[in-house]
Amino acid sequence: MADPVRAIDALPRIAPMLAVLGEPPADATGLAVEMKWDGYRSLAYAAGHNVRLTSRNGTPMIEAYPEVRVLSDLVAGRRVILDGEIVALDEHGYPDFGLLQQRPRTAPRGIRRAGLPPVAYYAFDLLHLDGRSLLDAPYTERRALLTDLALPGQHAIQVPPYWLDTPATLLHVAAQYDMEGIVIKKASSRYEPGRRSRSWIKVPLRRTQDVVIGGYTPGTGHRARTLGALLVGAHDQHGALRYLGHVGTGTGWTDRTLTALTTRLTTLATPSCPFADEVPRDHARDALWVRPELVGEVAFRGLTTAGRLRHPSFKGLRDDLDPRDVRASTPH
DNA sequence: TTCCGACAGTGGGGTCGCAAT
DNA sequence: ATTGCGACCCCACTATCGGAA
Repeated sequence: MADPVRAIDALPRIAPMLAVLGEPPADATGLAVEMKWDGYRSLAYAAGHNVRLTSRNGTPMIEAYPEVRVLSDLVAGRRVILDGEIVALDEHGYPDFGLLQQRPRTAPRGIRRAGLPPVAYYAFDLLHLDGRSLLDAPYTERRALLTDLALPGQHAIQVPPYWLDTPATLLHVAAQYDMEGIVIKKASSRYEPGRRSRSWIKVPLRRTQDVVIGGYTPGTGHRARTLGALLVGAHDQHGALRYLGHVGTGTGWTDRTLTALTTRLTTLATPSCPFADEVPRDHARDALWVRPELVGEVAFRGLTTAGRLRHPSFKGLRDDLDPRDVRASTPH
């Protein structure tokens, strides 16, 4: 331990492998499936008494998530590089991204920890063990070595399971438990640092909702002549139009459809905000209001703690629907 | 020739921290 | 003291281009 170079600094720096977005393949042979965890992707380096945690871009994170330091005790002198996800769990043990966002990502002093939601590190891959790179080892071998490490035993470090099963089964379970989705991995594949590889396919679960368009913001750059984002909402049980947030991207959101949409919106211009509740000032500042007569469909990944659409994308107009019938889906 | 992967550029929610107001 | 802005984390998209297949 008295080396001029600490053992942890001798570990190679690795950029995380990324998954492509896609659907489960028709042929499910040779595939492994995992839950998709809703948190911050992070590589964990452990050697001696030192633990280093880095984000997708290599930003140090261990100061913000000191719970992960127990990893050095668990690896017991071995030198490892893990790939995994930092997640915050609710009282039922389910990952909750909203809770994770309540944790500051920079924590120069440890004073503020009291009352913050605890986090756990979910390790799902092993990239390096005691001087041996495992990047070229197949997925199933890396997972077997990860299991052999016998890390669990501390709540802050978990090794979630994987299944050699049809993706459809786990996708069904993920939907039942309102999880983010699943990741499908080729069982024989090597680890490709920094690459978005087809050996990993992420299948997110998304919901759709009909929304009323109540305004829009002007675009910038090559969208300066059209629009930036739509301000959308839906009626609550009392019939009031509730604000749900901005939508500024989506399938079919091309220059051509943007031009057509802008033309229709300008004919509906009105000076007053159509939403019943207070639209945040940041959103309302450069908004142009329209009469709430257009209905669109959005896909999104649940609601944030502030009640707004998370990762919204615009699917298109629904001219067949009456805006007065558009209701907010019941949150669960 | 066609297709894939990487990049840049647009847009979103949320947080933190710094500088201008 | 307030506000605006960029830099991070999480993203969903389109458009483009060069190289791989």
